Amino acid sequence: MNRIRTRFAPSPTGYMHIGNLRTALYAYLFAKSQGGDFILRIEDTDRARYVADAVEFIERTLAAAKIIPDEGPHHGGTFAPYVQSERMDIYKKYAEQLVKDGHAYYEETENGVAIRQKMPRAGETTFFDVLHGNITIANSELEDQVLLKSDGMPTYNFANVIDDHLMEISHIIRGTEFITSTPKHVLLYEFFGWELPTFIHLAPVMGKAEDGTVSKLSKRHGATSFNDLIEAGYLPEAITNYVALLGWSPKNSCQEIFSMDELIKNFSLDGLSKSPAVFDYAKLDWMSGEYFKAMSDEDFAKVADKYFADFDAPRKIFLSSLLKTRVAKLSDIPDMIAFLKNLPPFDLELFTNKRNKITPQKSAEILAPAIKILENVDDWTLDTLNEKISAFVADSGLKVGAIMWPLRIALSMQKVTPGGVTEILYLLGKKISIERLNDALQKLKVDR
RNA sequence: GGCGCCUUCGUCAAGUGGUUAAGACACCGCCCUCUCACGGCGGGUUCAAGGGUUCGAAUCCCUUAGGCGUCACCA
Repeated sequence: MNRIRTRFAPSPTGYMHIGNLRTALYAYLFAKSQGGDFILRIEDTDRARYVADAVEFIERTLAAAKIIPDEGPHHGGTFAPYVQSERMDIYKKYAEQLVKDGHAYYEETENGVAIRQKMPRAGETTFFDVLHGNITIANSELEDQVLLKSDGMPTYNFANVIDDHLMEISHIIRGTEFITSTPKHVLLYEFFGWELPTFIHLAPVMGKAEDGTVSKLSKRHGATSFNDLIEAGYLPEAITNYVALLGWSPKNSCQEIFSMDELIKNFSLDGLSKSPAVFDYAKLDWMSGEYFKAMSDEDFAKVADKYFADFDAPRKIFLSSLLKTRVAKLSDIPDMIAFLKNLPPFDLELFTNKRNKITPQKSAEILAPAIKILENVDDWTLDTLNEKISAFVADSGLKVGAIMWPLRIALSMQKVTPGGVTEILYLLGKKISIERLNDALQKLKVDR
C-alpha cells in the first residue's frame, strides 16, 4: 500500500478564511492519523492575483493553528520546489508531451501561444469520491480547457494534476467547487497513464449574514478569517477545535473538546459530513470559554495582558480569576472592566431592584453605615473586606443580596460586574471605593 | 439556463430497515447564589414535501421543491 500523502494547495491571496483553514486541517489530520505526510504547495500561477508576502502569511497562519507541513516552500522536501511558479519547465514538458500524443493542441493568440486540452466529445467520465461515491459527468459538459496559458504559466486544472502526481499525493482533499472540474483532471491522469489519487470533496462552510441569510463564507458573510478571530481574542486552539467540528464528528463519542493530538487520534474520513455547515459564533464563544476556564489564572493573565495593562501584577492575576470564567473572547475584556477605570454616569434607576426589595431610599439607608464601616478598614484585603461586610449584613438583619445591591451599583453603576462587591472593592482600592460610595450617597439624597 | 452536489431541532450533529430519533450550542423554566458567570435539574423544537417498496422507513427507490457549486488564459 502506498504511503498516505495529502496536500494543502492555497493560492497566495493574503487571506485565510475558515473554510480554507478547515480544508488544511482535515488534510493534515487525515495524513497524521494515517502516519502519512502533509504537504504545503503554493499555487501562484495567476500573476495578476499575486500578493507579496502571502506565502509567509499562509505559513504563519498554519503554524498558529499548529498545522505543520512535512514538506513545503520553507520546510524542504524531496519534491521541491513547492511553489508552482518555480516549476514552469515541468508543466511545459508535460503539456508538450500531451500535444505530441494528440491529447492537446496549440492555440495562437495575440498574447502568444497557449495549449489546450482536447476533450472527448462523446461518452462520460466517472470518478470515485470518498464522500459522494461515484460521480459521473457527460464529456459534452467539458470544454477544451487551457492547460498552459500564453504567459507560459499553467492553469490550476493542469498544474494541479501534474504536481499531485509528481509529489505522490495519495488523497486529494479539497472543496466541492472542484467536483465539476475533476473529470478534466481524471482525463489528464488517463492520458498520462497515471494512477488516480483518491478524491474527497468537502462541503463548504457557510456564513450567516446579519439579515439571517446563509451563504458560502466570504468577507461579507461573517468576515470569518482565522486572523480576524485571533484579533478578536479567540485562542488558536479553540478556533481549530471549533472548526474541526464544522463538518466532522468523532465516531462513537460525543466528545467536543479536542486537543490537536486528540483530533489526530480520533479523525477518520467517515466522520466527515456531506452537507454544508454554518459557522456559528455562539458555539465558538462557548467553546472558547471552555478553553479559558481550563487555563490557570497565570496563563490567562499572560494571554490577556494587553487588555488590562493598567493593573499591577497581583491585580492582573486576581482579575484573571474573575474574568476567565466569563469571557468568550479576549476583546470582551475592556468593556467588562471599563467601570473600574471610569465610573459610568449616575443612574438612579439602577438603585431599584425588585427581587431584593431595594429602592433609592433604601439604598441610601444601607450606604451610609456601610461607608462608615469601610472607612475604618485599614487592611484592605479580600478576607478582611469579606469579613466586615458579612458582619455588617448580619447586624443589619437584611438579606445578603439586599445589602450587596446598592453597594455594587454605587461602585460600578452596572447591574452586571465581573466579580462580587468585595472583589470590586479590592480592585478599586480603598480611596476610590469610598469616593464612589460617598458620591452615590450624596446624589441619592439630592435626587430625593 | 445546462450539468453536478446537498437536505435530521434555530445552529453543529449521531443515526446506514424495527431507537422513547443521541449529544452539544442557543433558547425557556427552576435550584444554587453577592448581580453576571460557574454549577445542578428540567423543558420545547427536528427527519424539506409528495409518492412508492416493505409487516415495518430518517434510513431503499422515484418525483418535486429549496440551497449550494460549476460552466475563465481564477484557483
